[in-house]
Amino acid sequence: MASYKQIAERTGLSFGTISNVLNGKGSVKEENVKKVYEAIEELDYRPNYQAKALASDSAKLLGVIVPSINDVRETEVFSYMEEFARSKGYRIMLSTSHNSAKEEKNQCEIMLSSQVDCLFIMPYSSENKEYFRRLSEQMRDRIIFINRYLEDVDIPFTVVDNDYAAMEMIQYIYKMGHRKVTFLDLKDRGISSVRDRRKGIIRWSAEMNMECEIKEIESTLEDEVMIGYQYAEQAIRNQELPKVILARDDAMAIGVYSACMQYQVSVPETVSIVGFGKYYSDYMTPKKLTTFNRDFKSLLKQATDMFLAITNGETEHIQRKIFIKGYMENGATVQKV
Amino acid sequence: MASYKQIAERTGLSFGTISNVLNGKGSVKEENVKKVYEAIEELDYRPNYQAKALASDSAKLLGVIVPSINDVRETEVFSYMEEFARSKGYRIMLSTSHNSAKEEKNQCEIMLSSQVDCLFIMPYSSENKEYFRRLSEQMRDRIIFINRYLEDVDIPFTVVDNDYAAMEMIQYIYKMGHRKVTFLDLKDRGISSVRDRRKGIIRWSAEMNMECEIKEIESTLEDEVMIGYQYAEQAIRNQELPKVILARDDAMAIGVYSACMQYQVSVPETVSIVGFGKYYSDYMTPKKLTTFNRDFKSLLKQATDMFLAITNGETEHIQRKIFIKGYMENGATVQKV
DNA sequence: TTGTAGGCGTTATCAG
DNA sequence: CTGATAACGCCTACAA
Repeated sequence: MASYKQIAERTGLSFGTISNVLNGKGSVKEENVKKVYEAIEELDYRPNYQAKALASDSAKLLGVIVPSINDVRETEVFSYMEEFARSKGYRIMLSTSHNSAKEEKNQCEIMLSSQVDCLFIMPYSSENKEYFRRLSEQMRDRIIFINRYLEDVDIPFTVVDNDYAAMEMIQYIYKMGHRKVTFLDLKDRGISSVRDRRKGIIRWSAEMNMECEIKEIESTLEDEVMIGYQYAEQAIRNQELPKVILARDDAMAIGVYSACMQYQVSVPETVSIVGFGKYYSDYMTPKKLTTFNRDFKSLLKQATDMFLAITNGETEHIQRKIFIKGYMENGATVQKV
Repeated sequence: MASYKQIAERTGLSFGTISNVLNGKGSVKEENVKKVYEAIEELDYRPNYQAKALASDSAKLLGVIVPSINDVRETEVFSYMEEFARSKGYRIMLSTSHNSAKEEKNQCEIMLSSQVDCLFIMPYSSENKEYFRRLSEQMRDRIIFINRYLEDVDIPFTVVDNDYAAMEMIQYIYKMGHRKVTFLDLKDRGISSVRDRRKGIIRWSAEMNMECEIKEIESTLEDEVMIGYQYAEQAIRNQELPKVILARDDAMAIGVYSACMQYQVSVPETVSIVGFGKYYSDYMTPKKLTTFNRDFKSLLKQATDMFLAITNGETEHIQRKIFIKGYMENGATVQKV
């Protein structure tokens, strides 16, 4: 691997000059600039980012940790982050916490040891609360929570405004003429986002004088589509399928929808289904899912904007807790009565 | 940030000893080991991987470049690589070439400058053939092509055996009683994989005495689901929908299927659809797509195995060109006649 | 078992 | 405009 050393030998120039050429700093004689570029070409020189990171203050590295990448949802995070990184000259290190609190901690440590400029993380559970609290003191504002947050931990975050979402959903259902909803959830893992949504659903349906039933599914499956499918299959067999289902997730909603198709239960005539999020739903056939679009893109943008602001030293008046409002996306899976 | 320096100051030990403790090398007095760990704890010390990489020979870093992450397919690559990296103590840098040859080159350079131990890349087009040929000389066996390869470029690869796949598919169609197929393709971008498959389809249908029609779609759309949908919509309106469609891709197949659902064209009675790959198809409702499962997992495993072999210095008898055989996956979208 | 010193590829500072 | 030199944090002989 060629380095400044061989460039220096070849051109007779010093490290300082070479560095200036390569980084477009200071001013260098035209002739020497040329010499350096020639040497680079012939030596197949390539900068060493590790060394650069060590010598300067920033590694130009962003860390991203998500709970898993087994399904479609998280790709949006990468996709967005990747785009952002490219546009700002950062590189991306990626890992997942594999739905495990221990692994989450491991991966955080690895990211920090990698000297990331900022770590964007979708926390998995509240088990690492103490750990994150400690981190927040050590590296103030070098970590940003995405989509989920931990209560009493002073790490900036951007999350969906779940109370608002719940309100929108309930009001939508109400307007469609329904007076009872069933919220389909999984057993709680202590993370805020779904819990907040559920709270909101309960609160707002009370507010609107609607009956609200919570169904907590316990399942060993990972895939929420399958979980939804199995639940619905069971419910259809037992003839206890609710009239209006709000799934915690659009994956789960699609599972429910699939089962209905399979067993010839007509949607929305027999059962209305509302999802949350808009990932799988584009591929759902033949009907479009009625779902709440949480506007994830804008959530991500807020996160990177926050990072930018912090980088620019605007540490003072930075909004550290951001709640994103989304909007109902009209599909064809809710019946007007 | 705490470093060896502060640990040394605190413990009165030297760099060498600290290094030995932290890396479990040499032998260090029990008492001093303890001292070091205490210091680490109190100083919130964390190793600096950049420095480590610089001082040692390996960065313990793997690079992954895929053409895009806008859809489901590529997540499998990450997911697998991530798992592999974790198990072997590597980190992962991820980026996409954004379906652009220029960007592909950029990202490669960035990866190499990041001192990745190995770069796994799904080449986008053949435009960078010259570039890769040059790279192959500079960094022999530090690059591995995944899923696609470039002819006349001496970079090891693992790809799907498309000729075999074509044979399997054609034979399947034949056994189902059909004597004519239509292969749905996009305008060629010069990359090997689909082209090989198409060649195979042509070759094997000739071999089996079947009629074979190639439909080359030209579209500005990115999303193959939509491309397939639009094609089928058009074909349905013009009443020229083929009897048996082999889509280049399962995304496209799903698009076609969606359109059929939308316009009440019965599958497989009116049209049989075969996909390639098995990504979206799990979420397809209500029918499962009949598709060729290319066994992508095993393809990825072969790639990482290759890397491992190279790392272990088994440079001699390494299989550098690997073709993976997949298998037909029975769904419900092909009619038996 | 421990300490010393040179080196990895850069950047940055400060003379010249 | 250019050169010398000290960092950056860690590893690795080699010497003690």
